[in-house]
Amino acid sequence: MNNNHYSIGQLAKKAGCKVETVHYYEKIALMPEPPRSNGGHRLYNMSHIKRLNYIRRSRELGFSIEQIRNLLKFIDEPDHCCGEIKSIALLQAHEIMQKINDLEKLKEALNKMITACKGDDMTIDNCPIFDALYKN
Amino acid sequence: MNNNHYSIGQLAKKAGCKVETVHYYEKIALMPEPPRSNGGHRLYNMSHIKRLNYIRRSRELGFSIEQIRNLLKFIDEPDHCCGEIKSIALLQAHEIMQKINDLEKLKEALNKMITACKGDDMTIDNCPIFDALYKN
DNA sequence: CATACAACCTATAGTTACTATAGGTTCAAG
DNA sequence: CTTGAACCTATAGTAACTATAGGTTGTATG
Repeated sequence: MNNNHYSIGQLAKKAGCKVETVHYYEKIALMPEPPRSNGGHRLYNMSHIKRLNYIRRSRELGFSIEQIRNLLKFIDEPDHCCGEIKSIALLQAHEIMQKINDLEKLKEALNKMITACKGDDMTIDNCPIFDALYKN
Repeated sequence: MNNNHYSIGQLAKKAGCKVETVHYYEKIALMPEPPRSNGGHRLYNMSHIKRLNYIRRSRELGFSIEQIRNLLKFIDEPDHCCGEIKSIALLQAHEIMQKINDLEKLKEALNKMITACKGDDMTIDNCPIFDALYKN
C-alpha cells in the first residue's frame, strides 16, 4: 500500500475477488498489464481499482465477459452516448427475464410432479415422478 | 432400423439430441457401451431409447448430470422407494426457486438503473447506469 | 458387383468464467 | 539474515456439451 500503488492481493481484496481472477482478467485483456516492481510483482493504482470494481459490479448484474468488453468502451473511449449503455442494459434485462421465464416453467413442471407423488410407496412402480420421466 | 436395433443416429433423433451427446454420455457412463456391428458401429435397442429419453427429460427439468446419476439408480437397481425420488425432485425444485430469486434481484437492480436513465444524453457523464457501475 | 456418399468411428480441442495446483521467486518484518 | 506470506508462471480442472479432423463402414444405386 506504499505511496499510491497496490499489490495484486490488495487490489483483489478491494474488489472482492481472488488474485487468480485478476490474473485471468489480465490474460483475456479485461484488465491491462500493469507496471511491475524490480522483482516482477504487479503494481496497481487507483484507476485499476475502479476498473476492476466496474467489472465485478457488472458481473454481479449478470453481464457476460463479452458484454463487459463492450461496457469497458465507456471507460476506454470517449464519444459514447448514454443511449448506448442503456441499450446494453436493456438487452441484459431481457435475457434475465427470459431465464426467469424458463425457470418458472421448470418449477411448475416439477411441482406438478411433486404434488402428484405421495412419496410413501415402497416401490417406484406407481411413482408419478418416475412415470413422467421414464414411461413411454 | 433393422429388426429391433438402432444406429446411434436413429437413437439420437428419437431422443432429440445429437450423436456427439450420446458419445459423451457413454464416456461419462450415463449410457452403457452397447453391442457393436462387425464393423464397429454401435447397435442400440428399445431399452437404450427409453434410458436416453429419461436422461434427456431429466436434463430438460434442470437436473445436473450428477443428479441424473442418482435418478438412474431407479432404473438400474431394484429396491428403491418412491420417497427417494420425490426428495431428489424436491431438492431440485428448491434450487430452481433459489435461482429464480437471484435472477429477480438482478432484474430489479437493472430495471432501477434503466428507468433512472433517460438515455438521450450525448455523453455518459451523467448516465445513472454508468454511475452505478463505475463511480466511487 | 462396384462405387459413391452418408453415417459412422476415435481422439482431441474448444466453449464460459473462473478455480486450483505445482514449483519456484520476491518482499517485508523481525 | 532469515523466515514466511505473498507473489510469479504455466498448466489442468470444472459442467455439459459441441466441434473438428482424419479415417472407416454401411447401404443405395447403377
